[in-house]
Amino acid sequence: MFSKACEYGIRASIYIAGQSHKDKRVSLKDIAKEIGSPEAFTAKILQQLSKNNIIDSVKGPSGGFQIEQKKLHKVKLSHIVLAIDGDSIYKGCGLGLKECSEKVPCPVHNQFKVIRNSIITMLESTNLSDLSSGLKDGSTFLKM
Amino acid sequence: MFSKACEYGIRASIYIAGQSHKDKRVSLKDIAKEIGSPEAFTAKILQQLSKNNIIDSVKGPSGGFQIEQKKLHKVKLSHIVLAIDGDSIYKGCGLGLKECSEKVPCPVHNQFKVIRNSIITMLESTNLSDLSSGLKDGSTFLKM
DNA sequence: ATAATAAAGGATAAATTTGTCCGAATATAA
DNA sequence: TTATATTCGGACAAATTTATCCTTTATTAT
Repeated sequence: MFSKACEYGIRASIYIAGQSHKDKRVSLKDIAKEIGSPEAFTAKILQQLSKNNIIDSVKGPSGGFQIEQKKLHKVKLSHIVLAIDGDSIYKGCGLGLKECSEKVPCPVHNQFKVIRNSIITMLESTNLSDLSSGLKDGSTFLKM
Repeated sequence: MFSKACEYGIRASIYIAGQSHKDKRVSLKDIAKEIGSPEAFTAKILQQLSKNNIIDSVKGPSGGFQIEQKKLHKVKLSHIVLAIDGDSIYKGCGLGLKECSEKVPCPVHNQFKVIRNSIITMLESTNLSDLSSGLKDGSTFLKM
Protein backbone atom coordinates (compact mmCIF):
# COMPACT_ATOMS: atom_id res chain seq x y z
CA MET A 1 0.00 0.00 0.00
CA PHE A 2 2.68 2.47 1.08
CA SER A 3 6.41 2.55 0.51
CA LYS A 4 8.69 1.50 3.34
CA ALA A 5 9.75 5.13 3.65
CA CYS A 6 6.13 6.12 4.16
CA GLU A 7 5.56 3.39 6.73
CA TYR A 8 8.57 4.60 8.71
CA GLY A 9 7.38 8.16 8.29
CA ILE A 10 3.97 7.40 9.73
CA ARG A 11 5.40 5.39 12.60
CA ALA A 12 7.92 8.12 13.40
CA SER A 13 5.25 10.79 13.28
CA ILE A 14 3.02 8.87 15.65
CA TYR A 15 5.89 8.40 18.09
CA ILE A 16 6.90 12.05 17.90
CA ALA A 17 3.26 13.02 18.41
CA GLY A 18 3.03 10.94 21.56
CA GLN A 19 6.14 12.53 23.02
CA SER A 20 5.17 16.02 21.87
CA HIS A 21 1.93 15.58 23.76
CA LYS A 22 4.11 15.31 26.87
CA ASP A 23 6.15 18.30 25.66
CA LYS A 24 9.15 16.12 24.98
CA ARG A 25 11.43 16.64 22.02
CA VAL A 26 12.95 13.41 20.68
CA SER A 27 16.19 12.63 18.88
CA LEU A 28 16.64 10.66 15.69
CA LYS A 29 18.30 7.92 17.72
CA ASP A 30 15.31 7.65 20.04
CA ILE A 31 12.85 7.57 17.20
CA ALA A 32 14.69 4.87 15.25
CA LYS A 33 15.00 2.80 18.39
CA GLU A 34 11.36 3.18 19.38
CA ILE A 35 9.91 2.39 15.97
CA GLY A 36 12.54 -0.19 14.99
CA SER A 37 13.74 1.54 11.83
CA PRO A 38 17.20 2.05 10.29
CA GLU A 39 18.57 5.26 11.72
CA ALA A 40 20.17 6.89 8.68
CA PHE A 41 17.24 6.08 6.44
CA THR A 42 14.85 7.43 9.04
CA ALA A 43 16.87 10.66 9.10
CA LYS A 44 16.13 11.19 5.40
CA ILE A 45 12.44 10.67 5.95
CA LEU A 46 12.32 13.04 8.92
CA GLN A 47 14.03 15.66 6.77
CA GLN A 48 11.23 15.30 4.23
CA LEU A 49 8.57 15.60 6.90
CA SER A 50 10.34 18.63 8.33
CA LYS A 51 10.54 20.33 4.93
CA ASN A 52 6.83 19.72 4.52
CA ASN A 53 6.14 21.38 7.86
CA ILE A 54 4.67 18.22 9.30
CA ILE A 55 7.25 18.01 12.06
CA ASP A 56 9.68 20.58 13.46
CA SER A 57 13.38 19.95 13.83
CA VAL A 58 15.89 21.63 16.11
CA LYS A 59 19.64 21.22 15.69
CA GLY A 60 22.30 21.09 18.37
CA PRO A 61 22.43 19.66 21.89
CA SER A 62 18.98 18.95 23.33
CA GLY A 63 17.72 19.31 19.78
CA GLY A 64 15.56 16.79 17.99
CA PHE A 65 12.09 16.51 16.52
CA GLN A 66 8.70 17.60 17.77
CA ILE A 67 5.25 18.66 16.67
CA GLU A 68 3.45 21.72 18.01
CA GLN A 69 0.79 20.58 20.43
CA LYS A 70 -1.94 22.55 18.74
CA LYS A 71 -1.06 20.88 15.43
CA LEU A 72 -1.36 17.34 16.75
CA HIS A 73 -5.00 16.92 15.91
CA LYS A 74 -4.65 18.80 12.64
CA VAL A 75 -1.98 16.56 11.12
CA LYS A 76 -3.71 13.77 9.21
CA LEU A 77 -2.23 10.60 7.78
CA SER A 78 -2.95 12.05 4.35
CA HIS A 79 -0.41 14.82 4.94
CA ILE A 80 2.33 12.33 5.71
CA VAL A 81 1.46 10.04 2.81
CA LEU A 82 1.34 12.96 0.36
CA ALA A 83 4.68 14.28 1.61
CA ILE A 84 6.44 10.94 1.17
CA ASP A 85 4.63 8.88 -1.46
CA GLY A 86 3.05 11.71 -3.38
CA ASP A 87 -0.45 11.55 -4.74
CA SER A 88 -0.23 8.16 -6.46
CA ILE A 89 -2.89 6.78 -4.12
CA TYR A 90 -5.12 9.69 -4.97
CA LYS A 91 -4.88 9.63 -8.73
CA GLY A 92 -3.17 6.42 -9.81
CA CYS A 93 -4.93 3.71 -11.82
CA GLY A 94 -5.19 0.32 -10.15
CA LEU A 95 -3.79 -1.34 -13.25
CA GLY A 96 -1.07 1.23 -13.84
CA LEU A 97 -2.64 2.93 -16.86
CA LYS A 98 -1.60 6.54 -17.42
CA GLU A 99 -4.81 7.64 -19.07
CA CYS A 100 -7.34 5.92 -16.88
CA SER A 101 -10.27 8.19 -16.06
CA GLU A 102 -14.05 8.32 -15.90
CA LYS A 103 -14.11 8.88 -19.65
CA VAL A 104 -11.49 6.29 -20.50
CA PRO A 105 -11.65 3.78 -17.66
CA CYS A 106 -9.70 0.59 -17.18
CA PRO A 107 -11.74 -2.56 -16.60
CA VAL A 108 -11.46 -2.30 -12.83
CA HIS A 109 -11.92 1.43 -12.61
CA ASN A 110 -15.22 1.38 -10.78
CA GLN A 111 -14.21 -1.33 -8.36
CA PHE A 112 -11.03 0.55 -7.50
CA LYS A 113 -12.81 3.85 -7.16
CA VAL A 114 -14.71 2.52 -4.19
CA ILE A 115 -11.53 1.30 -2.54
CA ARG A 116 -9.59 4.45 -3.29
CA ASN A 117 -12.32 6.63 -1.87
CA SER A 118 -12.41 4.69 1.35
CA ILE A 119 -8.63 4.91 1.63
CA ILE A 120 -8.71 8.67 1.05
CA THR A 121 -11.49 9.16 3.56
CA MET A 122 -9.57 7.15 6.12
CA LEU A 123 -6.30 9.03 5.51
CA GLU A 124 -8.02 12.39 5.74
CA SER A 125 -9.98 11.64 8.87
CA THR A 126 -7.24 10.06 10.97
CA ASN A 127 -5.02 12.43 12.94
CA LEU A 128 -1.83 12.01 14.92
CA SER A 129 -3.41 12.93 18.21
CA ASP A 130 -5.83 10.02 18.05
CA LEU A 131 -3.19 7.58 16.82
CA SER A 132 -0.73 8.44 19.58
CA SER A 133 -3.23 8.02 22.40
CA GLY A 134 -3.31 4.25 21.94
CA LEU A 135 0.44 4.15 22.44
CA LYS A 136 0.17 5.97 25.72
CA ASP A 137 -2.34 3.58 27.24
CA GLY A 138 -0.45 0.57 25.86
CA SER A 139 -3.19 -0.67 23.58
CA THR A 140 -1.19 -0.20 20.36
CA PHE A 141 2.44 -0.70 19.33
CA LEU A 142 4.95 0.72 16.88
CA LYS A 143 7.69 -1.89 16.85
CA MET A 144 8.16 -5.39 15.31
CA MET B 1 -1.38 -1.11 -4.44
CA PHE B 2 -0.01 -3.91 -6.62
CA SER B 3 3.42 -4.50 -8.14
CA LYS B 4 3.95 -3.65 -11.79
CA ALA B 5 4.19 -7.38 -12.47
CA CYS B 6 0.77 -7.87 -10.93
CA GLU B 7 -0.73 -4.99 -12.89
CA TYR B 8 0.56 -6.50 -16.14
CA GLY B 9 -0.68 -9.90 -15.00
CA ILE B 10 -4.20 -8.64 -14.43
CA ARG B 11 -4.25 -6.71 -17.69
CA ALA B 12 -2.94 -9.73 -19.61
CA SER B 13 -5.47 -12.01 -17.98
CA ILE B 14 -8.34 -9.73 -18.88
CA TYR B 15 -7.18 -9.56 -22.49
CA ILE B 16 -6.72 -13.31 -22.72
CA ALA B 17 -10.15 -13.75 -21.17
CA GLY B 18 -11.74 -11.57 -23.79
CA GLN B 19 -10.14 -13.51 -26.62
CA SER B 20 -10.81 -16.87 -25.01
CA HIS B 21 -14.45 -15.92 -24.87
CA LYS B 22 -14.26 -15.84 -28.68
CA ASP B 23 -12.32 -19.09 -28.61
CA LYS B 24 -9.17 -17.37 -29.74
CA ARG B 25 -5.75 -18.29 -28.44
CA VAL B 26 -3.32 -15.35 -28.22
CA SER B 27 0.44 -15.08 -28.48
CA LEU B 28 2.79 -13.30 -26.10
CA LYS B 29 3.47 -10.75 -28.80
CA ASP B 30 -0.23 -9.99 -29.19
CA ILE B 31 -0.76 -9.68 -25.49
CA ALA B 32 2.17 -7.34 -24.91
CA LYS B 33 1.03 -5.20 -27.82
CA GLU B 34 -2.59 -5.05 -26.69
CA ILE B 35 -1.90 -4.21 -23.08
CA GLY B 36 1.18 -2.06 -23.75
CA SER B 37 3.63 -4.05 -21.66
CA PRO B 38 7.28 -5.07 -22.17
CA GLU B 39 7.24 -8.40 -23.97
CA ALA B 40 9.97 -10.33 -22.19
CA PHE B 41 8.82 -9.23 -18.77
CA THR B 42 5.26 -10.14 -19.64
CA ALA B 43 6.49 -13.60 -20.62
CA LYS B 44 7.76 -14.17 -17.10
CA ILE B 45 4.46 -13.14 -15.62
CA LEU B 46 2.47 -15.36 -17.97
CA GLN B 47 4.70 -18.26 -16.94
CA GLN B 48 3.75 -17.64 -13.34
CA LEU B 49 0.08 -17.46 -14.16
CA SER B 50 0.38 -20.64 -16.18
CA LYS B 51 2.13 -22.49 -13.35
CA ASN B 52 -0.68 -21.41 -11.06
CA ASN B 53 -3.25 -22.82 -13.47
CA ILE B 54 -4.81 -19.44 -14.01
CA ILE B 55 -4.10 -19.46 -17.73
CA ASP B 56 -3.17 -22.30 -20.10
CA SER B 57 -0.19 -22.15 -22.42
CA VAL B 58 0.46 -24.08 -25.61
CA LYS B 59 3.86 -24.22 -27.28
CA GLY B 60 4.64 -24.32 -30.96
CA PRO B 61 3.05 -22.83 -34.06
CA SER B 62 -0.47 -21.57 -33.45
CA GLY B 63 0.32 -21.89 -29.77
CA GLY B 64 -0.16 -19.18 -27.21
CA PHE B 65 -2.23 -18.46 -24.13
CA GLN B 66 -5.87 -19.05 -23.34
CA ILE B 67 -8.32 -19.67 -20.54
CA GLU B 68 -10.93 -22.43 -20.59
CA GLN B 69 -14.30 -20.85 -21.27
CA LYS B 70 -15.95 -22.52 -18.32
CA LYS B 71 -13.22 -21.11 -16.06
CA LEU B 72 -13.71 -17.51 -17.15
CA HIS B 73 -16.24 -16.63 -14.50
CA LYS B 74 -14.46 -18.68 -11.86
CA VAL B 75 -11.12 -16.86 -12.09
CA LYS B 76 -11.19 -13.94 -9.67
CA LEU B 77 -8.76 -11.04 -9.36
CA SER B 78 -7.73 -12.52 -6.02
CA HIS B 79 -6.28 -15.58 -7.77
CA ILE B 80 -4.07 -13.45 -9.97
CA VAL B 81 -2.95 -11.18 -7.15
CA LEU B 82 -2.13 -14.13 -4.89
CA ALA B 83 -0.18 -15.84 -7.69
CA ILE B 84 1.97 -12.79 -8.38
CA ASP B 85 2.13 -10.61 -5.27
CA GLY B 86 1.47 -13.30 -2.69
CA ASP B 87 -0.74 -12.70 0.31
CA SER B 88 0.82 -9.45 1.50
CA ILE B 89 -2.46 -7.63 0.91
CA TYR B 90 -4.27 -10.26 2.93
CA LYS B 91 -2.04 -10.37 5.96
CA GLY B 92 0.37 -7.46 5.85
CA CYS B 93 0.31 -4.62 8.38
CA GLY B 94 -0.36 -1.17 6.98
CA LEU B 95 2.71 0.18 8.79
CA GLY B 96 4.95 -2.77 7.94
CA LEU B 97 5.01 -4.35 11.40
CA LYS B 98 5.71 -8.07 11.45
CA GLU B 99 3.76 -8.84 14.59
CA CYS B 100 0.71 -6.69 14.03
CA SER B 101 -2.47 -8.53 14.99
CA GLU B 102 -5.73 -8.14 16.86
CA LYS B 103 -3.87 -8.84 20.11
CA VAL B 104 -0.87 -6.66 19.31
CA PRO B 105 -2.18 -4.03 16.91
CA CYS B 106 -0.39 -1.11 15.35
CA PRO B 107 -1.99 2.31 15.81
CA VAL B 108 -3.79 2.17 12.48
CA HIS B 109 -4.78 -1.48 12.70
CA ASN B 110 -8.52 -0.92 12.91
CA GLN B 111 -8.61 1.72 10.23
CA PHE B 112 -6.65 -0.52 7.86
CA LYS B 113 -8.76 -3.55 8.64
CA VAL B 114 -11.77 -1.87 7.10
CA ILE B 115 -9.81 -1.01 3.97
CA ARG B 116 -8.21 -4.41 3.70
CA ASN B 117 -11.54 -6.16 4.03
CA SER B 118 -13.07 -4.11 1.28
CA ILE B 119 -10.09 -4.81 -0.96
CA ILE B 120 -10.34 -8.54 -0.29
CA THR B 121 -14.07 -8.57 -0.90
CA MET B 122 -13.56 -6.74 -4.17
CA LEU B 123 -10.77 -9.05 -5.32
CA GLU B 124 -12.76 -12.15 -4.47
CA SER B 125 -15.97 -11.03 -6.09
CA THR B 126 -14.58 -9.74 -9.39
CA ASN B 127 -14.09 -12.29 -12.16
CA LEU B 128 -12.41 -12.21 -15.55
CA SER B 129 -15.60 -12.81 -17.46
CA ASP B 130 -17.16 -9.61 -16.15
CA LEU B 131 -13.97 -7.59 -16.59
CA SER B 132 -13.50 -8.66 -20.21
CA SER B 133 -17.03 -7.82 -21.28
CA GLY B 134 -16.36 -4.09 -21.00
CA LEU B 135 -13.48 -4.45 -23.43
CA LYS B 136 -15.69 -6.09 -25.99
CA ASP B 137 -18.29 -3.33 -26.01
CA GLY B 138 -15.57 -0.66 -25.99
CA SER B 139 -16.48 0.85 -22.63
CA THR B 140 -13.16 -0.01 -20.98
CA PHE B 141 -9.51 -0.04 -22.04
CA LEU B 142 -6.27 -1.87 -21.27
CA LYS B 143 -3.63 0.35 -22.81
CA MET B 144 -1.94 3.68 -21.89
C1' DA C 1 12.06 -36.04 -40.93
C1' DT C 2 12.61 -31.16 -41.19
C1' DA C 3 11.83 -26.46 -40.71
C1' DA C 4 9.40 -23.06 -38.51
C1' DT C 5 6.90 -21.22 -34.60
C1' DA C 6 6.02 -20.17 -29.98
C1' DA C 7 6.51 -20.70 -24.92
C1' DA C 8 10.02 -21.99 -21.02
C1' DG C 9 13.88 -20.99 -18.50
C1' DG C 10 18.35 -19.19 -17.17
C1' DA C 11 21.58 -15.43 -17.04
C1' DT C 12 22.16 -10.77 -17.01
C1' DA C 13 21.24 -5.71 -17.01
C1' DA C 14 18.82 -1.42 -15.79
C1' DA C 15 16.08 1.19 -12.67
C1' DT C 16 14.20 2.08 -8.36
C1' DT C 17 13.90 1.78 -3.53
C1' DT C 18 16.04 1.04 0.64
C1' DG C 19 19.81 1.81 3.44
C1' DT C 20 24.72 3.64 4.98
C1' DC C 21 28.55 6.87 5.70
C1' DC C 22 30.60 10.99 6.56
C1' DG C 23 31.57 15.84 6.58
C1' DA C 24 29.08 20.42 7.06
C1' DA C 25 26.06 23.37 9.42
C1' DT C 26 23.91 24.83 13.66
C1' DA C 27 22.74 25.30 18.30
C1' DT C 28 23.76 24.50 23.26
C1' DA C 29 26.29 24.48 27.38
C1' DA C 30 30.42 24.82 29.97
C1' DT D 1 35.14 30.78 22.95
C1' DT D 2 35.41 26.04 22.70
C1' DA D 3 33.83 21.41 22.85
C1' DT D 4 29.81 18.74 22.13
C1' DA D 5 25.44 17.26 20.51
C1' DT D 6 22.42 17.04 16.96
C1' DT D 7 20.20 17.65 12.35
C1' DC D 8 21.29 18.46 7.23
C1' DG D 9 22.91 17.12 2.89
C1' DG D 10 25.53 14.82 -0.53
C1' DA D 11 27.68 10.70 -2.17
C1' DC D 12 27.67 6.05 -2.14
C1' DA D 13 26.17 0.96 -1.48
C1' DA D 14 22.95 -2.87 -1.16
C1' DA D 15 18.70 -4.97 -2.19
C1' DT D 16 14.71 -5.46 -4.80
C1' DT D 17 11.93 -4.89 -8.77
C1' DT D 18 11.56 -4.31 -13.50
C1' DA D 19 13.19 -5.49 -17.88
C1' DT D 20 16.11 -7.76 -21.64
C1' DC D 21 18.57 -11.42 -24.18
C1' DC D 22 19.50 -15.82 -25.64
C1' DT D 23 19.30 -20.79 -25.66
C1' DT D 24 16.32 -24.82 -25.00
C1' DT D 25 12.10 -27.35 -25.42
C1' DA D 26 7.77 -28.54 -27.33
C1' DT D 27 4.47 -28.47 -31.10
C1' DT D 28 2.81 -27.92 -35.63
C1' DA D 29 2.79 -27.96 -40.54
C1' DT D 30 5.12 -29.11 -44.66
